[in-house]
Amino acid sequence: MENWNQETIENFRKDLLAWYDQEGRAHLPWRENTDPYRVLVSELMLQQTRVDTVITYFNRFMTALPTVQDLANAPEEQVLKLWEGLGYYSRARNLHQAAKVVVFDLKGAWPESYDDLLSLPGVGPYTAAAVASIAFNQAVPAIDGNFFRVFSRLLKIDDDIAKPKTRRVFYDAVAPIVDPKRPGDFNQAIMDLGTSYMKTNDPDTLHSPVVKYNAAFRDGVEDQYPVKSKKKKPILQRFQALVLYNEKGDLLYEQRPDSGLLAGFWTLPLRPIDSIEDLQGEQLTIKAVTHVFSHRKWEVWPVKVEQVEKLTHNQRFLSPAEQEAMALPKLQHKLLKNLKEQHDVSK
DNA sequence: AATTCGTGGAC
DNA sequence: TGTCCAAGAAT
Repeated sequence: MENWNQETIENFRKDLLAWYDQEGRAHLPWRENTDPYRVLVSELMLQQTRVDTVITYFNRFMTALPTVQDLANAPEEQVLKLWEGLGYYSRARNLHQAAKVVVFDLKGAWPESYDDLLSLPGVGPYTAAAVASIAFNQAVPAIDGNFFRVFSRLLKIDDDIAKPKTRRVFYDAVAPIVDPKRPGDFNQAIMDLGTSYMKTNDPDTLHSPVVKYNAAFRDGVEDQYPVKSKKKKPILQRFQALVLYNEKGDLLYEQRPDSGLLAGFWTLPLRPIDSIEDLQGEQLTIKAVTHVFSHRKWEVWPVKVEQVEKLTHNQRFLSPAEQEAMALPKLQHKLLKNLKEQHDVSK
């Protein structure tokens, strides 16, 4: 691992921020100002999610709920509807809870330190540092995937970035490098660098504004960084999805448990099966509806049924208007599309 | 510490 | 089609 002296650190800050001021992504909507609410919303949305995907969601969210008071007073259904399709829905519920803490518990007084921000729901080490540095000018490194990638190459840090304890190694190495005068810009400059010249695949390190500080590039081993162990591939699970309309043409839905995958969302009733042989009812499609989550791959077979037992407390018939008004997970949208196509074919 | 939590894009 | 990934947090 490289160890920079004070002069190198100061030169690095200067070169990095000069580039950021010229070529940074100043146009990103959440960089319009440093209102902590805007920063928090953007950071929660950006967790494990691409910038291009977030932009539309962010603008729509801020138009609907422009202040932390608006969010704190909003019904959860509205928050989830605004989040629909973005995934990792606990982020939306945590953001909602965080807004309630700020508005109702803290009377609108934002926590400004890293440690205090860390206590908000949905705010972990990265997000706390991002908000503290961007909105409150605290000099802490916001260690995300970009940060790991950029500094693993610059400093030749060999620790596996998939391991939790590696965060401390990077923190210790880079905390002295963060610019105390412009910590928020420093962190955001690292992100911009990590998605441009120092991106994951096919980087253009030679033309990077900080190429002369890049030890891995200097030694011709850039492709070895960052060190990252691989994750396991999704496990296949099969289900049959019960399709039942009532006399009004409303469709039977079932609410999922309040914890686990797609917690609390409404979908067609899903029943696990071992194989297609186990389908009970009229098979509606030749091909299954498949959906891949981060750790599960679902194969879902829609099956028309004549009735169900007496409706359980978590089952309801929903009209098209009701379905449209509520937040539905991507899987359910795929199932609806599939049903519509079957209907159109049979006509 | 290792798993669990969505989705869409790139290759 | 499969694989990996992209501004992580909670458990």
